[in-house]
Amino acid sequence: MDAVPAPRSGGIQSVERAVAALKVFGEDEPELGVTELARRLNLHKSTISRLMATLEAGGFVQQDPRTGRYRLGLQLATLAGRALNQYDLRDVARGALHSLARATGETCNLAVRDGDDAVNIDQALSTNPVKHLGWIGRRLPLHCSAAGKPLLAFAPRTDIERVLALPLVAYTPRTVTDPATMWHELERIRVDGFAVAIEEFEPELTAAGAPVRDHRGEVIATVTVSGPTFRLTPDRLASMAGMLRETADQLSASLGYRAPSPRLGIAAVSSRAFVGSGYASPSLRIDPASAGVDTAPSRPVATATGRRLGPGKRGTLAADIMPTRVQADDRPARPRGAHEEERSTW
Amino acid sequence: MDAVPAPRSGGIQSVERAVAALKVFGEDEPELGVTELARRLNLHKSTISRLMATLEAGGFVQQDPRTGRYRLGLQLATLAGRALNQYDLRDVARGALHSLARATGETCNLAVRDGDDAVNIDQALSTNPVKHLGWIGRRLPLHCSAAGKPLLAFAPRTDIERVLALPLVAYTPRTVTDPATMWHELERIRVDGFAVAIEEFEPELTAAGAPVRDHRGEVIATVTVSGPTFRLTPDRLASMAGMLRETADQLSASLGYRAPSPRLGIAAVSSRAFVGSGYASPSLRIDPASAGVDTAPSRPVATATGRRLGPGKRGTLAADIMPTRVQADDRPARPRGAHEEERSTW
DNA sequence: GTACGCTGTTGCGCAGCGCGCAACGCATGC
DNA sequence: GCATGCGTTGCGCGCTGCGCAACAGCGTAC
Repeated sequence: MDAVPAPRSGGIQSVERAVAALKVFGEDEPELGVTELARRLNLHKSTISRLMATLEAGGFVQQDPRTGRYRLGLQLATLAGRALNQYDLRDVARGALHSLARATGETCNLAVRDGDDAVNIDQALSTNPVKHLGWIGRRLPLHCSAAGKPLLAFAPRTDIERVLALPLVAYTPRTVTDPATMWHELERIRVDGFAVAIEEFEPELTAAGAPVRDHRGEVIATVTVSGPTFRLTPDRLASMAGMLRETADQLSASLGYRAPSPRLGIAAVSSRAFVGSGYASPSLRIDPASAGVDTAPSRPVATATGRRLGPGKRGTLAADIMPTRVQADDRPARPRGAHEEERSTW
Repeated sequence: MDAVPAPRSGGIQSVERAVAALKVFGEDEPELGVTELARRLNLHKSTISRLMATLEAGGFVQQDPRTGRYRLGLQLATLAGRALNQYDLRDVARGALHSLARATGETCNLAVRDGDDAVNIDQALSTNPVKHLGWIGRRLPLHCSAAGKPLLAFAPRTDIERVLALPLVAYTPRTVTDPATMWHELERIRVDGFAVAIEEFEPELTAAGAPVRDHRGEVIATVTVSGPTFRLTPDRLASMAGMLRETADQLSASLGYRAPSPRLGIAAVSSRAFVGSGYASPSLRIDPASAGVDTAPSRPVATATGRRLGPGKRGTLAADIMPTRVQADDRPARPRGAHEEERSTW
């Protein structure tokens, strides 16, 4: 549980320590003293003291002048804003996300993959009074979240195998930890076009998610709807799944994804499921090359409510939505940092 | 414009460089190469290469595998979530903020002071279609933003003097750069209980802001309404100012602020304006000691629309809103980093 | 009142580590 | 195919960051 200083990795030592120190700050312990940090990082407290002083000068932490303890600083929020800002998908999705939130009455999120986590990059809050913590920046495991499972399901086969070979951490009694079971679950997700996670990561919390594809057909993001389990009953979940997939497909279309023969059978779906390169995260800008033909989009499902979502008539073609820069998104599947548990509430 | 490596400040050199490197990434240039970074920081490119490799391992930056260039990583968003999470004020304010956004139809923000900037820590999006960039984490100058001016106006006199002694950067032709003029403007803000900024920081953008006080009467945050100038006409601004102040006062009340004889004259207001310790940012948790008596709250103003805001019946007393931890918020007024321009869109 | 335990900070001096250098591999463009 | 740009990496010097221990401040226990 404690972050040991890492056994000699090639990086710059003091920067590695700075990063590790920042990551120690969690939701449970937003405020940490020098001694406490030193203990957790197995470093001398003088080292931490100097490190914190430097980070404070940069605005990455703030020191409580009374207690002398440190907490994370708002400069992180400023940089995070710029980091999130890169995802033009957010601009495209915002309208649809809010429409979905309004239609369902539940909180909706947009998530991408970052390393071996899903990370929420935008959200539309529930209109329902039950506040459940904000989530932008929150990291969710790939194997037990509605945001993560679609990202994993449509990843390259080798990547799925790698992830399923890792220990599937059980966060609740309902977390699926058996790789074989998870494999079938992922297959179901590829067929159905959406995922459900009922208290698999957090007790009392249920969510559904559907994949968003770019113009090449690669799954680059997930749209999710989440709320308290008591409110997201199975039938409501089923009806929301339809809206969810409509929203996600509409986003995919905005990104230039042309659905390949939408009425293909399930067999065709399953056989074509593994295409593409994997990581969707680094940038969601469009790579003009290679028009994608991939798995079928969500096959039409009976939308219980029959409601259509908001206008969502945002950008029409990827080319004029996305800025000039050209960006690819395949990168080696390098495990990066363990999954961390926290609830960032914004 | 370029960030020189800083002339020997006591901190850890490589960490300082890491921080500086991260801050170089701006909205205008979200993606930077090693050579470019090296040039800007006056460092050898090998140094930057190693630095970036280390930061990437920590998830603070991502490297584009094709171009080799770097951009900010989502780990920053994760940490930022935790940083923002500390501000319990956000939870208290969220409902009121959304109500205000609904009532005005414009985007509303909640900002606190961080160093010599105001930083947005929460927002409620406009229902109007004109999307104007998201703002959480965005830094705004104290002297030319509706978020910043109230924070400055109610700061300790010495702090105001210090800030006004600094060069007041002109971002637009309408930015007030004369300290004497600004001094009177701040006085007006203390009297009126709200600030207005019409294209003083960004062209085409107008905003109004009102101060939020904690139980001691210290101004710890600003509620702002902002939108395109063409939509925020003077009379609309005037009517919104009333709602704005209602919302801010209501938040102050939620924080335990008891308005001291609200019908005091202007003279009394002005003479009592300088109290308190300054920095409102480190934490907005309640210090149970010392019930504050300070400047008068917004004096009643004719609310043109007469509309009341949403229910806003959140927490009732500070004690049960705020978590257990006790926190003070006075810290030396140390200038920290120049103001940076960017538009974080989330 | 005093002594203790705790906190975070700081001067000192050694040596470990991070830097600059230059060479390398690679992609792009003329 | 050379030229030019990029980002990365092995080497070795010497600066820098570390551990040590002493210090100052605070709250508490006796």
